[in-house]
Amino acid sequence: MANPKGISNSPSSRKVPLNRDVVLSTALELVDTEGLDGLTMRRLGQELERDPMSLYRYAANRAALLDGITELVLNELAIFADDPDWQAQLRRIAHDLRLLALRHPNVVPLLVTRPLSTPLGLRPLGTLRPLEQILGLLIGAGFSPADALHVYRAYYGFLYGHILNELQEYIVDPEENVALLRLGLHRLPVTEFPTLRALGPVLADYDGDAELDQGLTLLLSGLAAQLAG
Amino acid sequence: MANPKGISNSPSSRKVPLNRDVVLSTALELVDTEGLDGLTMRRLGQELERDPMSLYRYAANRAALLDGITELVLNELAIFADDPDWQAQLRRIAHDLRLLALRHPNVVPLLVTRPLSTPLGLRPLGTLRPLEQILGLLIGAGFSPADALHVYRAYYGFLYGHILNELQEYIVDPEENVALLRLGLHRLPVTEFPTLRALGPVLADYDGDAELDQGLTLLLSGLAAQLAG
DNA sequence: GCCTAAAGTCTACATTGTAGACTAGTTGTC
DNA sequence: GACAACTAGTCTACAATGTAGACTTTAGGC
Repeated sequence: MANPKGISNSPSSRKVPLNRDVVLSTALELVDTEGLDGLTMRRLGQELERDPMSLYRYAANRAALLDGITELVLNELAIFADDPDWQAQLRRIAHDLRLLALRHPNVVPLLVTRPLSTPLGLRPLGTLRPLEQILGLLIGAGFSPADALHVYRAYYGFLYGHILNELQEYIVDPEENVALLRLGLHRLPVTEFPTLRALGPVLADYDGDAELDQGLTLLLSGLAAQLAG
Repeated sequence: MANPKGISNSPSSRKVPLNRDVVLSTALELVDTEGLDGLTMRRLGQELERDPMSLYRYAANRAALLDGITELVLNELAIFADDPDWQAQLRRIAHDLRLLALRHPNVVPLLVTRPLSTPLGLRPLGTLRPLEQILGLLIGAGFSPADALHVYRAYYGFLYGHILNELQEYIVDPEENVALLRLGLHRLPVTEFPTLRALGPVLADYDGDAELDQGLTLLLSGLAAQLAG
């Protein structure tokens, strides 16, 4: 938010030269602060002090821009494909991705949704890199390719599921969280939602990190055993 | 006058009387056949032979319409909360939901995405019912409320993750599937994506049902053990 | 027949993505 | 220096969308 209203630009700080990365990062900022709907071509153009049309030099259209954003975010994820301890590595990646998702909650719908409309082979390379690297990691650790794929699927499925789950209960201000939760639950018909209503307090304190970790332990050891036998 | 004016013998079919269910089901059909973007107020109005504006009697706005669709779809899911065999029940539900997702692939983004923008307590009741019922099932099977929530989260997280995973690789025509896959993989830079490219054939025959089932076995038995100890 | 409420329609408008033609600035070539 | 070729950016314009607000039509009850 270096330039909230647009006018604060001194003549010396001439317009930033544009390139794909600048465009995408600004777009990401915009999505982070104003949500997905806040990202319009016009708004982004204004943020960059350009005509909206100039953006089309750096992304074919809005959809491509969204793809670019997901790529950008996934690039923040570091994967060390040569780590011999695959379990530890997968565990670390999972926690990293979780934090990434919490840092960019508005991007998560993109992460989850964009691949649904693009066949695997045609996705932005940046989004395929984690897949490639994790497969490499697993195969490097001794798994057969087919087993590696199997492990990957179980792992990534679980991971994305957890993130979605957690984000559904996530609200920025923890105070407001409890309040909103109570308010919401109170609204539910008692006769039809007794359990849910009773669980209010338990719902309120949710340790996503711990829950993820437990799930991982269960999944990874299970997978290891399954594949050993 | 045997037909005062209501039915001014419009060319083809006389208008169906409107109500929320008709509107929502037609909307769902539209989403199924033409995708999410195909669902516009004007298009839906046309489908129902009404002015688009009349739809606002049955859904406050487009977002509410989407919520209604997710509710409609989730209503197709039967849950027997009094089944003493919780594992079998969860397993069956999972397979049912998977089939549901495959039957309405275009709705899956809604299923996953809508809850992210609505705090739990304010969601359409229909979308909370599965949660309530599964919690009931688990508590009925002897779990403490907190443990039930824990199990539910692991379970639903995994389930949604799997569905997303599978749908990412799902393409209607299996012939085209293989073709597109090959085509796409071939496009990938060899140096950067050796593993992925090599896995082409293995990727192509993916048995989502089996994979889901294995994952469930692992997860459920793991959870049972974890909670017993 | 009149009255009321519900159902449906018409018009109008602000916002959006983006096509297409154009301009200004930079660079390389002779 | 003249000029061509690019590259970056702008301007105008348009079709599509969601939806507000005022209106008209229909159905039932009295």
